[in-house]
Amino acid sequence: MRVVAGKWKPLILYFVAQGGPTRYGELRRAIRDVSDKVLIQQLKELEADGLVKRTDYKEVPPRVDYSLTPLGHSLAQALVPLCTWGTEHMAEVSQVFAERATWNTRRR
Amino acid sequence: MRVVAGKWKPLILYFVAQGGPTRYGELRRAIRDVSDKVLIQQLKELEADGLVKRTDYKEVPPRVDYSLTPLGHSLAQALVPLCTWGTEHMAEVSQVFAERATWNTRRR
DNA sequence: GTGCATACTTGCCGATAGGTGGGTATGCCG
DNA sequence: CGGCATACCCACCTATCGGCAAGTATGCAC
Repeated sequence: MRVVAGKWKPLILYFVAQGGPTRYGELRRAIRDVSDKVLIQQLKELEADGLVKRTDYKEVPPRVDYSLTPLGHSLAQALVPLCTWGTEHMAEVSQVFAERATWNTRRR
Repeated sequence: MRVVAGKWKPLILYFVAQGGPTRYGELRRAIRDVSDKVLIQQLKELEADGLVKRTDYKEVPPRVDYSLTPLGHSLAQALVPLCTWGTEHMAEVSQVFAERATWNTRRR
């Protein structure tokens, strides 16, 4: 739980798992709502936790890409059922969220 | 992710899944580090999300128990692989955490 | 010289998550 | 009468999380 704690980490894992080694800029574009700071920060955490590997090609302009370590792959696997669950029950869950949202806006 | 977002929710799900209908006090004792406020709050959220069912026996002294809904059960199932992953890779992961902890305490 | 692209870094700031310490109602037990 | 047990509720406080804006180093193209 701690390891996937972070608003965008599951998404990062997902994209890197899908696309193989992924450049920083690709991630930025893929996950449009994330800010630079947070994306980098979460990448560093994932790296520190041994889930992704950062490869710096030492070129100019800078080129860096991120890939999954074996550990990262296994985590991605373990997340699949949860992702499936989310997709399957999207309807029921998002309905509840919608209700809660209207309730909140009416209340505040 | 949103639905399991909460420091203790996976644990709650786990205990309720294991033990069937569980009284509030049992949970409190099972998850010793949680505070009343947060436990109740997370239970209410799980209930609002349709994952657990609250049964109030209207007795005095109060008796209430919590059980999983079908949706809750399916979520619990989807969490199993993740839990397994955690158990299997506990060693590698907690080692990283340990290192980070000493690093932090030395730095601050 | 000016601008552009890349992959970051830094400072500030508001929202929120979770913890603490109190309080509630009810009935039984001594 | 005082104390205990249960399942909560409330006010307050702090740490952290994540977003925004601006800045950095380097080389190339114009």
